[in-house]
Amino acid sequence: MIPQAPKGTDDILPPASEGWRRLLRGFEDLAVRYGYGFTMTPLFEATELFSRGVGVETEVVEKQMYTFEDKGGRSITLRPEATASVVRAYLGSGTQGVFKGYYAGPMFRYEQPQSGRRRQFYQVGVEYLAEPSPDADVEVIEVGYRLLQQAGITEVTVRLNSIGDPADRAAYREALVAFLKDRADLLSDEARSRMSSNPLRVLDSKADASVVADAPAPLDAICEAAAAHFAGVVAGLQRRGIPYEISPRLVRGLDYYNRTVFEYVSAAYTAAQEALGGGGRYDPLAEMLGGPPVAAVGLAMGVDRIVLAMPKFPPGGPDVFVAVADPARREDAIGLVAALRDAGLWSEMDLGDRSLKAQFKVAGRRGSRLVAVVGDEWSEGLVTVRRMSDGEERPVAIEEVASWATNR
RNA sequence: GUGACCGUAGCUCAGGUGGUUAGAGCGCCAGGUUGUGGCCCUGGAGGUCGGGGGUUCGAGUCCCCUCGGUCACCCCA
Repeated sequence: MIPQAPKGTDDILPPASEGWRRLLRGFEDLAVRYGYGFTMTPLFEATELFSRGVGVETEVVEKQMYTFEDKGGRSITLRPEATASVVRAYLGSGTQGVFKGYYAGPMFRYEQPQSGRRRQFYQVGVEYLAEPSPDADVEVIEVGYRLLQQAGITEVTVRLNSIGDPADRAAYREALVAFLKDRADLLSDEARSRMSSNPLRVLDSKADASVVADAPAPLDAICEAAAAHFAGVVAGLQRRGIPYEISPRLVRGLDYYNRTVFEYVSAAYTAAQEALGGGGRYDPLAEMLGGPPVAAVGLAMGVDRIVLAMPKFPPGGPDVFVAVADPARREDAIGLVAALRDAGLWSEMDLGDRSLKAQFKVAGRRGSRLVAVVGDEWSEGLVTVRRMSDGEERPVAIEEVASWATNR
């Protein structure tokens, strides 16, 4: 039997990979224009980074990590997300002050695969470090919004909430636990067990939605400073014309968040895993990792989901397909293809020994715009060029094929 | 981790109650056209019926296990 790709992983091949290519390219251009620098961190990290940074009580750390021991006896984990790594790298690099970085790459989470949820999945994201201004939150949210726009995804809205500062969360947590305790018999088993470990998570549980509907909201319990920050974010989004809706029940599954949390949804994408991206402010993270306090805000976009939601792109084709009419001219044809490529054109030929007819079939299937036939007329310095859309043909001087093709 | 459905050629699928050499369409390759695609015609290649075990004289078809897929829960990008 041929080995299969591991469960929950995907091979991304052409022509389907075209959407991925465009999205990744578009993201790089976008991030660079907003001033974020290319950032790469390891795909695997010491397990401790995630247990401390992401939080031991979170689902991600509790049961979704790919963790193994390496040959040196170290506990290693394939990264389930990139933010902790970027902050670790920042703290360890001696970098001072503001840092803006973007990243793109695969993440790993041991989960049951379904639509929009894979064991290896791709994220692109930005992190804006050492900038406490709510305008940094706004800029980060804007980057994600623009990415979705330029990917052709319509009806995008930003769901927005504030979960306050750590002290607010502690107080709120008590109030929420009290509320949940009164209704414990109505809750699902998971919700009950989560009451002690991570009660905020009960808020966005689908099974407990009706019970939680009139629970106190984090937004009502935040301190003055956090409320002012939130107001600043809202005002900024309005100024930037980014559509948002305040979602009092929105919380994030990772422990490091404070204040602003957000996610992107689109009416054009309606799988159960509906968030196309998400993020928030995570001022506590640097200290959780043992560093000095560093204000921070960032986002991660789910590339797999975005590609699912994107319009499909018709595959492109070669500008000039070179066909060999006389096998003795094969080397000349190879030379012509190389010359066309040097001239910046997409040029191909069939390297097998197929008949001219078969070569035309291949050319047609590949979506070639023009086919240049290398045959007897080569000795007169000519090739026959056929326009595939209407079949019109004409002789063209060999050295003029490139310029001729560029203008047609 | 839980549940439902599913797994036959490269792709989409047929294969009543188990019974001779497992089929179709599309795709692929070649030819019909001695230098030409998209339409048409002819021919061809291609399958350990996801894998393993069991029941049976006989299993693609029944049973068990396993791997994988899809969707949902959970959770998240």
